[in-house]
Amino acid sequence: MKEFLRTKGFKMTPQRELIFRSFFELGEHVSVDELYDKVRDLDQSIGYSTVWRNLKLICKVGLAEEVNLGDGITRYDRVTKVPHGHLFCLSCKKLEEFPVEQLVGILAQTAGDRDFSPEHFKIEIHGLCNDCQNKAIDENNNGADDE
Amino acid sequence: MKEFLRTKGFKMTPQRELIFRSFFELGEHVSVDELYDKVRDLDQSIGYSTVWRNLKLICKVGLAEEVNLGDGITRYDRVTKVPHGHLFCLSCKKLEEFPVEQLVGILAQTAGDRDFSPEHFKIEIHGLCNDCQNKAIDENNNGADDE
DNA sequence: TTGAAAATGAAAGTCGATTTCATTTAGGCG
DNA sequence: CGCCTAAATGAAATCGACTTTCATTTTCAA
Ligand SMILES: [Mn+2]
Ligand SMILES: [Mn+2]
Ligand SMILES: [Zn+2]
Ligand SMILES: [Zn+2]
Repeated sequence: MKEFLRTKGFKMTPQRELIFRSFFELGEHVSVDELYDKVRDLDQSIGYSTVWRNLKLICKVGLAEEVNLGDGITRYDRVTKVPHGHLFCLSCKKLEEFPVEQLVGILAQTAGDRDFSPEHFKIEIHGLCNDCQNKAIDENNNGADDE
Repeated sequence: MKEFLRTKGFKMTPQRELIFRSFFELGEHVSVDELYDKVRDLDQSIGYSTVWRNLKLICKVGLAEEVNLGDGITRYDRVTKVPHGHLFCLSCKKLEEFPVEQLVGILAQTAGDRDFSPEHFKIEIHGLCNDCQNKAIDENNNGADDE
């Protein structure tokens, strides 16, 4: 990793090392705050902006990309070989992934037909995860139940 | 329209009337600022927050919905009978729509398989529109051309 | 070893979205 | 008609996630 960064003209620092490592340990869909919290547990002295800048760097060198789901929080997602879509629970904010090869094929076609040069496909299903559906049902059975 | 709102418990005001009318005249993908500018041309005295609140109201009563493309600007899109996806030009921010019946079918299947209750599908192609592709080519033929 | 370039941390700034609050207005009711 | 209350309005303040600034420290190639 140190070598990898150096060849791209970036330096390694203890903060950077800790931030990179923590990011990959956290896994998918990491927000700045989540990563900041984790990093803070390990080194009280690291600043928020350093975490933020390193997350940007991870993107710049192609190891992650920003995901914007419209809830005001930018998440950082490790780049994967195969493209994927997101199931986003509007209630608990849980994110699941699903394969989209077939869909991307269709979309590429659509773009081609319109002389549009696609850079990135965004395929999302917003709704309620199973847990939150059940939670909603439970609440109905207890809450302001009439007659 | 006045009746329509009244039955839902909202009042009609001159500001509201002007804002609603202007919104539907502007057409698709209207931002608060765009609508505010248009409304301002017709009535200097209307405040930004009134425009914003009425845009929210238009959504609440089901005549439009928010579209978030990740560029930091919320746009308001008239609801249409058939679902559509968006082609979003990263350079000039132009938006085009395309039909997504087939894709939505596949996505509904995906959601069903995972016990996820879909509320809304988001299908976007981000990239460069034809104009911006050509602009990029032009710049290459002039700019820092070597040899 | 050393010096230029890069990185860091704290604080300030940005900017769209949202809320607060004092005031005005709509419209149902008698 | 007036009256009264809930709703609406406009200005200004606030929010909150991000982004930048700036003084200082650190890395690392030469
Ligand atoms: Mn993902
Ligand atoms: Mn649209
Ligand atoms: Zn959930
Ligand atoms: Zn364009």
